[in-house]
Amino acid sequence: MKIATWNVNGVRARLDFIKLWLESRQPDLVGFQELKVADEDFPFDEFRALGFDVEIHAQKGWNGVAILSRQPIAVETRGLPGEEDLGARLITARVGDLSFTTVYVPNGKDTDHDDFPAKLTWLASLANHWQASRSADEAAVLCGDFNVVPQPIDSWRGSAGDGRVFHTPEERAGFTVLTGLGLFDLFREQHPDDPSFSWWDYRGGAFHRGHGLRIDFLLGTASVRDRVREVWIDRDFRKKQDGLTASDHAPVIAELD
DNA sequence: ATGTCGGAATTATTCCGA
Repeated sequence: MKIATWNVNGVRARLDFIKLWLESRQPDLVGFQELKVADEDFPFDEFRALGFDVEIHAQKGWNGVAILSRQPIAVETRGLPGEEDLGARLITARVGDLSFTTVYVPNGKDTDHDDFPAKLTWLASLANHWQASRSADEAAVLCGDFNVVPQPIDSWRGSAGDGRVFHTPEERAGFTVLTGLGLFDLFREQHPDDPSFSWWDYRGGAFHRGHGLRIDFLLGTASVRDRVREVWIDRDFRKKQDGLTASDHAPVIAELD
């Protein structure tokens, strides 16, 4: 089966582009972030018409996460417990034999902004919630936009980026707590030395200049990691398609046995 | 050039967040 994560940057503005991607890549199970739509305005029928079950946790204007699946979705949790004030950023469901969670981690804005410590707290809450609700021996995926650059190789700035927002020791430590709970970064497991990115700023021609970051991850427990056949970042879908504007994030896809 | 997007608030223009 093919699983994926993708920050779509507005599900309504991106709808035709997303459909092109679904038709082209034929994923089985997908986490979307940044829906930017109220629950009642989400285009459920558009995805159902393509053969997907779909469940969301959303809010008007920004944030919002969704799960699309060819198999039925049984939602377990909407919202990160205790962190609801920071917006609609987590949804967990059971899909077949898999526990599937997708998250949109707060951006943090800058290291001296009030949102920055809130981001660190949110990450710590996510780790606590994961530890309390999952076991390391189950088949579980935690995917999404983490807004953290785990290592210098994941930034176009390399180690020169260390200390900037997304690249701080505190954010990296928050991410390391998650991987310490038995979650493996599936792309990095498969490609230890690949300096690929998943996000490029719309501004300043960042994509064409190679100014990107790898901040979107498919994390999986050991049993998921052992099923991985291939993982890739779908860079082509960061480009315009049929005149349609892309998200500023590329999808990340894994093929599982 | 902090140079682009998407959405909200408000009525085509400005703001906010990313």
